[in-house]
Amino acid sequence: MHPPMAKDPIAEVQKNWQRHGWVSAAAPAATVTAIMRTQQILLGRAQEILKPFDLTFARYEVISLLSFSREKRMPMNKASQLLQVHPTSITNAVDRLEAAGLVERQPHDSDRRAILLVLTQEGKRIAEQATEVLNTELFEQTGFTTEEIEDLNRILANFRERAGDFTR
Amino acid sequence: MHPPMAKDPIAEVQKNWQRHGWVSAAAPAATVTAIMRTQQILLGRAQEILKPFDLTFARYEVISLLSFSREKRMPMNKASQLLQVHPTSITNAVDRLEAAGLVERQPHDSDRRAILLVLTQEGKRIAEQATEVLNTELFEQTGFTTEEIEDLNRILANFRERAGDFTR
DNA sequence: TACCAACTATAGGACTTCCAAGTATATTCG
DNA sequence: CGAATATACTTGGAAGTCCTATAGTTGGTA
Repeated sequence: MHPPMAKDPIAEVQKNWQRHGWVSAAAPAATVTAIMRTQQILLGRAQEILKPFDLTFARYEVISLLSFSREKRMPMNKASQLLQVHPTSITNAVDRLEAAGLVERQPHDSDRRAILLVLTQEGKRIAEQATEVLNTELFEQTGFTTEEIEDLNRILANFRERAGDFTR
Repeated sequence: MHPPMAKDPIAEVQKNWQRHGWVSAAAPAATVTAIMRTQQILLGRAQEILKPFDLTFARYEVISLLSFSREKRMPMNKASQLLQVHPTSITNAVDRLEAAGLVERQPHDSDRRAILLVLTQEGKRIAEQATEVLNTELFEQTGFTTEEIEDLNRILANFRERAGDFTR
């Protein structure tokens, strides 16, 4: 979108913060900005890779989740919890996945409020293919070293736990 | 949005990946997911804090950038580059900031294609207040340790450099 | 048993992001 | 100099996120 800049803009922001005397906030402010930017870059790469499958990352996450589940099916509220997004985001994604024939909505046996998401054959195929390509073109080439990945996974898991994502 | 879960859902995904034999992709896949989730949590906190100012984080970034600039003004394309977002995102944010009276569009002296963003007095006040609150309520309480912040800043700066954000 | 609180999914709305296309202005170069 | 190319911004559209409110179900309890 933009060519590389001469200086790291986030480092510049950190200097600004320090120059204004907000010493203790400067470094974490840079961290927050860097996390947001990193997410943007990774998401962009994923979307690019998924484009040939007519998938977005949000929709990929849904069919990937289903394809990993034992029964290839799952209630919507469980998908919402596992993917940690708002229930309406699942509704939105499923509307499109259903239109594309990758997923079906089926009634739940015992709870008439709930809806079961079921992966179609086509959905299973696409999920497996997309996972394959994401593995080789994104996850195996993130640009992080093995050590960095370990550090990130440890640090971010602690953060998410403290933020109330899960208990241990 | 959701109560804490019994297990870390991202760690579960990592196990799934390994169970399917994608050993080398498992850990980085967890990293990517963790970064996205962390961004979501931090963004949510920021939006919550900014709500009383009638600001979103995207709009805060624009007025914060202006308020740190020497002249309290800047061409739109420069703001787009520094914030590393698509030009249309700046247009969108500025439309709303202008409607709220925090920013004005002014013609550029020498380039009639360009538009100067100028912070109003009110915009300057709001930017300073919002920064103050974000500092105390978000950046000084991220939940990261000092060491984790150093690690993250180093690791993510390397990543962003390799991704072409800037050169050194 | 009858009621009420909690839960499941959806509709509608606000906001953000990106992309593609279009307009106007600058710049470069034959 | 004038044509071609590049740059700056806007418009319209697709998609995602979250929120609030609502309809239907469920399940505990008075």
